[in-house]
Amino acid sequence: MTAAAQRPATLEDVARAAGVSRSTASRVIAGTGFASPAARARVVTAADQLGYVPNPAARALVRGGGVRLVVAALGASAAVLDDPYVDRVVGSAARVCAPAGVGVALHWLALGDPRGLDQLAADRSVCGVVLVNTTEDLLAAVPRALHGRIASIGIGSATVPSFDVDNTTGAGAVLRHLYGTGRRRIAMVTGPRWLPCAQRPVRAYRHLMREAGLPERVVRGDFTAARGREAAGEALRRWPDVDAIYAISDETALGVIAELREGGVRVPGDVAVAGFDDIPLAGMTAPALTTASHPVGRIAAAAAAAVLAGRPGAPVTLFPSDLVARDSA
Amino acid sequence: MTAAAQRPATLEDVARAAGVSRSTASRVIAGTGFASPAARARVVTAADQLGYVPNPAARALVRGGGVRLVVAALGASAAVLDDPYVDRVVGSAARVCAPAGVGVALHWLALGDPRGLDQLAADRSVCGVVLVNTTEDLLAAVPRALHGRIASIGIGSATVPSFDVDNTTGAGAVLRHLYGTGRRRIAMVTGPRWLPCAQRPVRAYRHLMREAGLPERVVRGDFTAARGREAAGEALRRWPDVDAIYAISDETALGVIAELREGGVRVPGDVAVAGFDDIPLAGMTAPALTTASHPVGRIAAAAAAAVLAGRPGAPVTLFPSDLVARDSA
DNA sequence: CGCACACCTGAGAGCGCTACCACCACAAGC
DNA sequence: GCTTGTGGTGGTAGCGCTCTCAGGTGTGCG
Repeated sequence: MTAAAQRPATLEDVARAAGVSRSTASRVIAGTGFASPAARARVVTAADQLGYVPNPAARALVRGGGVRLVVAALGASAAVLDDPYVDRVVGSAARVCAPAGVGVALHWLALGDPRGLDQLAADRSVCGVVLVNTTEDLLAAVPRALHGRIASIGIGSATVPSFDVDNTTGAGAVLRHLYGTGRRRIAMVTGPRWLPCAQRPVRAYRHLMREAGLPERVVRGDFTAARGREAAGEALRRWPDVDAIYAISDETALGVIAELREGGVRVPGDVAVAGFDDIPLAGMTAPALTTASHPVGRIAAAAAAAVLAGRPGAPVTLFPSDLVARDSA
Repeated sequence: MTAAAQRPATLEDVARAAGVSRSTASRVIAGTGFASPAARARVVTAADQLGYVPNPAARALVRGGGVRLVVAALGASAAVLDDPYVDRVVGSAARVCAPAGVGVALHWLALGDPRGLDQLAADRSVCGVVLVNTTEDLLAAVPRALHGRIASIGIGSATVPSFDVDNTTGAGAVLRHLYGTGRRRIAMVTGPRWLPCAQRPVRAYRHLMREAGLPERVVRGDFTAARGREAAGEALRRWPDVDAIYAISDETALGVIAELREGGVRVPGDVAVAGFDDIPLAGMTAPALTTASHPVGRIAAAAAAAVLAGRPGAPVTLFPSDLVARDSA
């Protein structure tokens, strides 16, 4: 009958309708403790008829658990809040949290403000925190009260488990592909300096270049396409003989390509360009972008699930990144 | 001193520390009712010292308000949950809700299941609902209990306020641009048939074509780039003389361009292509995409804010869409 | 002086739920 | 018979907060 009750039904209503006590009804609904098959059936049908939905707020109040999982994004300015990457993390977290009756909130952590996490730790409605754009400073400022219910997308620490793409091997695969197709003067457009997880591919790049005896050529970027354009110009000016550019993100790579082609440089004829992320559009551009996959959604979901479960799990969980060779390199 | 208390402070703790009753402390914290300046000051400093943060769950329990705003996305399959558009809506809603201590949850509504909204209505932890991908069926199934705390991104009804981009004028601007640059055989790649808000630009297209005495050429799409490719092939087969393709989304447009160029068709030389949304990458592709802006974030934020405020507001709020003329058309 | 009318305060109920504990059956074992 | 379970049940105490209500104080006015 799904009575769309004017005033939502409470557990009390269900218990009365089923002819049992509130305790028994609670046990059946929560699936904890004993209940005879007969009682169970009566409670279930009563709940169904009344359209009963438990109130997570009340449940959280007594159980002590929170009702919100906070995605805490660090950033130099509120601009991070417009970041589509952050949106994807929030969306993925929301998918994971919804079945548990847990909502997701987005919280901006100013770059130099260690008190932000204290506030989150003191908020009893917060069941856990997922850190985005994590820095060492931030990890050091994680209050003890958050241990066991915090995870980081990016770098982690002894107390904060880390979930990230394996961009060391991802970068390796891309760079080896570049090398394998004859490129020898490979430049890299990096992410912002303050973001540690953006340093990993840079380290991989430097390591591989050194190993292969190739020159290291680094231009600072920031994940955006606009910065990619500028970086491409800069790279061309500083190293006119560059024959490949590896960008930290697909957006950046697309910016690089746009700038290159506008300057009459052929891609991949003169300069090969590779990105990272494998965004849906990567296969649709001209030339189709060579890149490596970055399962943002799965990473965020795993981090959220770990926080929700309350068990720290492995200190570091790396998600594989696969080379997607298309036309741009 | 921001004591990062092991066990978060409660209002009781604050009251004791300030030497007042729980009632007075509550009044000061909630900013409601009378309180002498002296008492107020003592409570405020005590709360500060203890790092007190009110518990939204407890507050919601007694006040009757919810702790979650639900973004309810309708879709033919769970695939909608991977939709980056939905992610953006969730992210924007999260930004708006966070200051109020409200979390955001994502809820998938199966296409033929009217009970989904009943469940949401009965859930006391839900303070409001933002509908995405709204259909007439869905609007008809909105339970009375949700009136006043539900909004729709897309089409609305007498009881459900609507927030959307003004894609009638957006489409108009794009089509007029196409016409103004000499195109006369303009095809359109639409969105899925079951999505009413995707019909608006189609209606605008048909209206304008009829008005200008031009043939109506419609191919069904679904917002994705992959479908854009197929649609382009189909359009070319059915109308070899087509000289412009207007796509429902930038992604689709990019798919169209990819297919066209692969088939040796020059863009915009032979066929002009225009999209809709003005995604960040639109200016970076080759050729740079002509499109119209679509302020998804602002729309979602407005819808969430309206729901949060609890006042229905204007029945329809349209956000302007501006033509962004680049190279593809 | 008494009374109204501010302003301010604390006791206490209760939001919906779970957890603990006491209790009741009935079965099996000494 | 008395224990000792084992499965099932209801009573009841809160979780942290808000809000009503009954009381305080102090002023101004008849």
